[in-house]
Amino acid sequence: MARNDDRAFGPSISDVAREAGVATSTVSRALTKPGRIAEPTRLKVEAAARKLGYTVNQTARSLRVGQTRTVMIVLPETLYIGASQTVLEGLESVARTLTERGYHLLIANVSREAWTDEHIITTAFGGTICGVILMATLPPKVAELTLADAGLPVVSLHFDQSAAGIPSVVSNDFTAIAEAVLALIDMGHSKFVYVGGRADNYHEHQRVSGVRETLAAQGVPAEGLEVLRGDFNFGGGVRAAEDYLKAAPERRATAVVCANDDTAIGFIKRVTDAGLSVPEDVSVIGFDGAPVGAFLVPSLSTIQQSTTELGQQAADLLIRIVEGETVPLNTRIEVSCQLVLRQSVRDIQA
Amino acid sequence: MARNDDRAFGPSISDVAREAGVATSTVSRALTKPGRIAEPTRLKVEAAARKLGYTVNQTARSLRVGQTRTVMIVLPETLYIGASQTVLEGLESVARTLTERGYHLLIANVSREAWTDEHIITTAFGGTICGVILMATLPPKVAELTLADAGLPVVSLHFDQSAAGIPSVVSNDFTAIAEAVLALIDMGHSKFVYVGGRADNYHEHQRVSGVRETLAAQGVPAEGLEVLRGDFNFGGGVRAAEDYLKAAPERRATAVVCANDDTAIGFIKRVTDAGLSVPEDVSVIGFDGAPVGAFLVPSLSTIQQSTTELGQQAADLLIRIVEGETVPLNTRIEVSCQLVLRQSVRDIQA
DNA sequence: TCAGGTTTGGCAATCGATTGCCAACGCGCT
DNA sequence: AGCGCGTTGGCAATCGATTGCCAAACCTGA
Repeated sequence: MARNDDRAFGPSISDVAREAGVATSTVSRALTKPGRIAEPTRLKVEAAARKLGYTVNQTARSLRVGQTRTVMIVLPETLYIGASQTVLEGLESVARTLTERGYHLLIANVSREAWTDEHIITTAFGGTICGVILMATLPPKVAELTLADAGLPVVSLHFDQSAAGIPSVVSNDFTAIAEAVLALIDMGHSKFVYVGGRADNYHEHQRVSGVRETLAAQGVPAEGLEVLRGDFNFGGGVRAAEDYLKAAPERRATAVVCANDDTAIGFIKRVTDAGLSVPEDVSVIGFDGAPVGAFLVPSLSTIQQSTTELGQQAADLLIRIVEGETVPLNTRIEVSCQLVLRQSVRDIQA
Repeated sequence: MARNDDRAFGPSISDVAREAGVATSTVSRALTKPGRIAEPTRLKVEAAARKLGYTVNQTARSLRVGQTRTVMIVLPETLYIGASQTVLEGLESVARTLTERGYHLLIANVSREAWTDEHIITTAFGGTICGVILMATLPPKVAELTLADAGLPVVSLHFDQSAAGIPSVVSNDFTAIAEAVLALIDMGHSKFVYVGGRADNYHEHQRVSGVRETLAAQGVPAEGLEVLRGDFNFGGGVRAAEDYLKAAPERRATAVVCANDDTAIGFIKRVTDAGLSVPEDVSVIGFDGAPVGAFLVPSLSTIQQSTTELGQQAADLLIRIVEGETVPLNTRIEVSCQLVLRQSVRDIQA
């Protein structure tokens, strides 16, 4: 039978106290305050607890101490299900770090509709969580209530919101993409296409300006860059490729920088199907470091984010705030990306 | 300042009661027992609650009613970070279903390290959760305690553990892969390679026997199938390809069925780099339906799992058990996969 | 042996919401 | 007017663990 009887949890602290022949307060202290209880008594208590299979009821503890050890994570508007695993890797890394430190991780949402925001907010106010990791730009809000009103520590992951008073852990998008552009210039490229993501996105800003400013700084004239609109997904890359193919072959850019790997993959697919060859006809580079990149044909050059470190730093920062450390609200921790050049780009000077 | 003052949560039920001029019991009932409290009083209470920004303290409620509305999901040991998004898609679907029904979702993931198991077990016994969705084979265990001992409803997702007394929601791996093999036979293939995953894996059993038995049933002699060892990841596909390439070209199989998409991608990469062409020299098919498959060069044939439906069914089943419905422990819900043929396979009869 | 100090462990209040029980109240009917 | 019934809302116990306070027990050294 799939069990669901009404008995409350398991043995309680008073059962253990009775078994060990001491008071409940002694049990509590024996199990949580090292040094407060004499060793022989402590051993007696531990034996009793083990015998009964006692484990502390976290709900009761949380209620009493007015603090939980559960962190809520707010995921992006959409999960961008494609080739990149940044969300999953970030999630895993956050979960792992929190778990190691004795915290739990609650998922708040997988999309952002009105009702999920309501869920997020009531959870935040519900007293079951002690902090929030925000992997989204839009701050959840219901009526006049926002996350900030819940008085919970919040850390932003991936998106820089330090200016808005939320300590943030981010990649160095701007610098990283600049480095990639420089590498392409070194390889002799002078006509670029940048395939962007959604216009209102934080990463989009960083990345497109990284490309723009680097080209300008290197003296590449404005006509040397065409910006096409993508959507951070395969389809966006495909559509951008169709625009790209419209130009006469000799007028086409030789280097295409994409806002992320999914876009790059879609782009490559479409131009390859059209008979072009990557990297012979056009060099393509993505962003994110999707694991599959190394195994594509041709293998994909990319800018690899350290998702694990990002997650770890974010979790660590949040824990520090939760545990009382004073952290400036405009804290901004930047984690470096790594440029990974593979078959999809080539030196055209040779 | 990153806030962390000591005031307990927010306004409590007694604050609302005072504001509204009624007893706490009235507030509680006004907000949760429709019909129990006269309309005028109820409105007064609601107004007071809204004015103070009151939200119920879930911790206190859970303690009192001895039941939470939080489900724990146990993710696989490795997240199989590759091209497939089965874990993320499953997670999304589970989260969505649970959230819609007013439940919360806590994440845990197993690893080889002992402390993760301990975390899972203490959480299960800690009274903060009301059910578990298991996306992993190895049942977490500490000393003599297992998840089952916590007396919590458990549902297995992806892995059939119905024989072990855990209701399960799974894909029809066996039938699906059989269908794929039949399709390949129809295209004229008669020499097969199957690239497996890890030997001890549930899916591996299902899939390899699906291939074996179908070939046997179709009268393909035993020499028509070679089984190579993979590892459910890109590298496993690469290594299998190296074995494959050792044979003289005319003795090589023309159809390669892989245990999952990552394996297929690794395989294709390696044979392509070796100068073979897919599908001209060899047809390859994967399993899972990774979103990137459609955008690969050549696009990847696969057996697409309905991850969304799997997750939904699992969450739904768990909720039913949690809410008291009696469900046989050997319940097994099977969700069909869909064969998707793309460029990576070809008809060799023509 | 005793004063003074330090451990040790118990008592009971507390966290916030829920709920069984009961009293008060209002209504309709005789 | 009086009875009975249904409705409404308050009292207080309860869930399980923590912790301030205090008293008992123990130790030390003179």
